[in-house]
Amino acid sequence: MEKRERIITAAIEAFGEKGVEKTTISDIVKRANIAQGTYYLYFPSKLSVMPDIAAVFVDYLMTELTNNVTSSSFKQQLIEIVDTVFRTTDEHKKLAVLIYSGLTQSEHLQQWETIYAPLYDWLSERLETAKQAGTIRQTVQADYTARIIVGSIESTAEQLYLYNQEEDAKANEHKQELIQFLSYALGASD
Amino acid sequence: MEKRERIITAAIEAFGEKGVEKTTISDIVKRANIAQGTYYLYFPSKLSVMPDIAAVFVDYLMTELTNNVTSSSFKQQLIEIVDTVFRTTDEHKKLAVLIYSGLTQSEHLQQWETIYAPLYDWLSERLETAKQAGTIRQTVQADYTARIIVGSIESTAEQLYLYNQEEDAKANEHKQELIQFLSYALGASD
Amino acid sequence: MEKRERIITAAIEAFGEKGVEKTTISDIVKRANIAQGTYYLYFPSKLSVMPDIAAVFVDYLMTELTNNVTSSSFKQQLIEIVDTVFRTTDEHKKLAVLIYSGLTQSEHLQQWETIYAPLYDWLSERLETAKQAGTIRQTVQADYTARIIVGSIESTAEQLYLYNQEEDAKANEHKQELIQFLSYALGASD
Amino acid sequence: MEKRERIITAAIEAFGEKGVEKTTISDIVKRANIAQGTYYLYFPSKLSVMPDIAAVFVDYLMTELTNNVTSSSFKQQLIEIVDTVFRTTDEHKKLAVLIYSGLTQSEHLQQWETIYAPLYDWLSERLETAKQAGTIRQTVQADYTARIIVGSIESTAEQLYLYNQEEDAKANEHKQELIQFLSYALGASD
DNA sequence: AATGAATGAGTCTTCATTCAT
DNA sequence: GATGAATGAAGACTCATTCAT
Repeated sequence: MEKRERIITAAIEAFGEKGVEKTTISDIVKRANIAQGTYYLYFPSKLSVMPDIAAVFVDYLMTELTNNVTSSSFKQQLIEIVDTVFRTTDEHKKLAVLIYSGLTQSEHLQQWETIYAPLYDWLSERLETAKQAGTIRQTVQADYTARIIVGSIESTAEQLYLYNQEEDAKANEHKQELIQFLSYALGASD
Repeated sequence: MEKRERIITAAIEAFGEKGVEKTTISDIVKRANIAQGTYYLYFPSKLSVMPDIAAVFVDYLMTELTNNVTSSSFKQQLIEIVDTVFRTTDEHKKLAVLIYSGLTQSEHLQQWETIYAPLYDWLSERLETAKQAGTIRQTVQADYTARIIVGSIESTAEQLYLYNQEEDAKANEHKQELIQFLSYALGASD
Repeated sequence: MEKRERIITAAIEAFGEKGVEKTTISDIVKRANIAQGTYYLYFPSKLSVMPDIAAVFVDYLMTELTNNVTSSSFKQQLIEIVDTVFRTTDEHKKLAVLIYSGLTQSEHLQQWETIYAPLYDWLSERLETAKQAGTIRQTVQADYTARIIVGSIESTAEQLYLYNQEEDAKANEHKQELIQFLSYALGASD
Repeated sequence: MEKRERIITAAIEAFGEKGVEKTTISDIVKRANIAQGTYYLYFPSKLSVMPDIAAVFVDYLMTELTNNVTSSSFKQQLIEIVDTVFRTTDEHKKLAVLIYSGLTQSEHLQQWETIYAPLYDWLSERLETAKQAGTIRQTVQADYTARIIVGSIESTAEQLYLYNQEEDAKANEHKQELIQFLSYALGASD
């Protein structure tokens, strides 16, 4: 479905730039270069693209993680994970937040878990592996911890937006602190 | 400013129940028992109440923390902090999320730091005290760490909503995992 | 553009009956038998129909002038012109005034010249012809004079509204005085 | 009534700058430096200041005419009249038009004659005097002609606004043409 | 499947007017 | 007389959604 893709891409751009509330169907179809009515052949309402957008975002994040998190040392992996999430979140500017608020607004909130499932599963597996390798503490419960880690990284990523450009140094310190924080939290050894 | 208070309270209720997007000025003024035009004597637009709402939320959170975090042991304090934030967030249901998405939507995002400042400062001080007492690791940087902790707790609190009522046990495990996670992250000793 | 025509016609009727200020978009669309939103597909605001209305008015006036001003004697033409403008203005009641005040209110004032251009040009040509025929004074500058004449006739036409019905005789005297006034002004000979 | 004066002055300024429709009572009272409610102690509605404004305008015009039209030659007087009306109209920018449209909108239109009466009477008298002196044609009917002259001058004055600043020369030619036009119309001799 | 003109319910916002102080 | 906070009716304008082509 070429048209469907175009709608999703256009919606991502539009929501990202103007926010969910300010974006109109008209904005989306103009970007997608399709007619107003065509939108409704693929999605029944404005907010019903949200899950697809979120899926695209998570897909992208997963690809990036798979490609960039390659070290054998878990401590090193942690750094790579944080880096990748930060960069990805930064590229999609407001989008991450909007996905969450968009889902909230549309009672698709239950889909949150499903959408993030691949990410949680991937990280969970990594943690299990590290546990078995003895490079993190044995008391870590992989599934819950995966969720806590993702939450920490994302909330920190959002906070980093608030630093203006002259405060790059601060942003970096904040990030290093997060990495150390997570290392200790997991009892990670080299 | 009795009217102003009534508007803020009404807006909190309305946004909390129907979400920001679905709430109309008309909903707010009906609850506040004032005329439509009166709203505009105090706030220039729908979204401009958001910072005031956020301030109320943080005020409330601060009061709760001050009253409930009383232990002398830092490890115990951590448990009390998590408990309090969880409970407070739970009481205000969607509000916490809405504040963030509301601020995002309205270009008041810059105020985020200012609004949360009291909370960050309070936690930062606690961390300093614990550092001096030698009950957490000496490498903790209090200000950044305070932000990371708040982020972790809030993002976890939000995830807990997604468990339905039969999964109380899971929710509790998730919470315990967070507490342990934070303890290790801070290198907290008794 | 059938819809566009209907909007203009409806606006003429509505403005003519209730005045610009008292007329609502809702009044216009009801008369035009279209939906509220349709109006905005053709005109961006209430006042932006004004130039189109004025054009219709001038078109009509031009048709009437072309059909009714047929004498070969210029002095006779003058009478026909005054008669035609008076009658046309009378038929459109308040409209002529409203056009001017409407344009004034809406910063479309600059379009005034453009809209009246056909009328000025037409009269200007007549004056030139008469000059060459030697039936009016040679010092007349056709373009400026055309504007002055139109102004005189219209302002007098407006004043005639103020006579009530018993004062028909007065109205007629006033009109005759205008014709004589213009004749002398132009140095018109038979 | 000092307050009353202040309201009228403020209304003249406000209407002149923003137009009748766009001007709010709030604009007027701010300029007048009085409270919102005070307005209603002096005038029952927004449009009910219009007659007072018109009276001020005509008063001013009369004063100017009385002071500036002093020649003994009627032809010279004509020049002075045109000059004075042009200057006065120019000083009050949009006001002259707004008065008329304002009166139209408010069904005070009948007062038009009354308000302009002093001006018509004054000019009428001048015409009579000139007739008796034999410096204008004997067939002039002073009262109607006074109205026609005022109409011509005012409509021309309004048209002069439409010339932009580089067209000063044209504006002057247009004005000279009007003076000549009126001279001939009246059969004025030196 | 695709179009895009048309729809009209719904919302924000304005502002003349009132009235308790 | 004076105030100005409060009112709420009224209107401009938007935009998700439909449907004839």
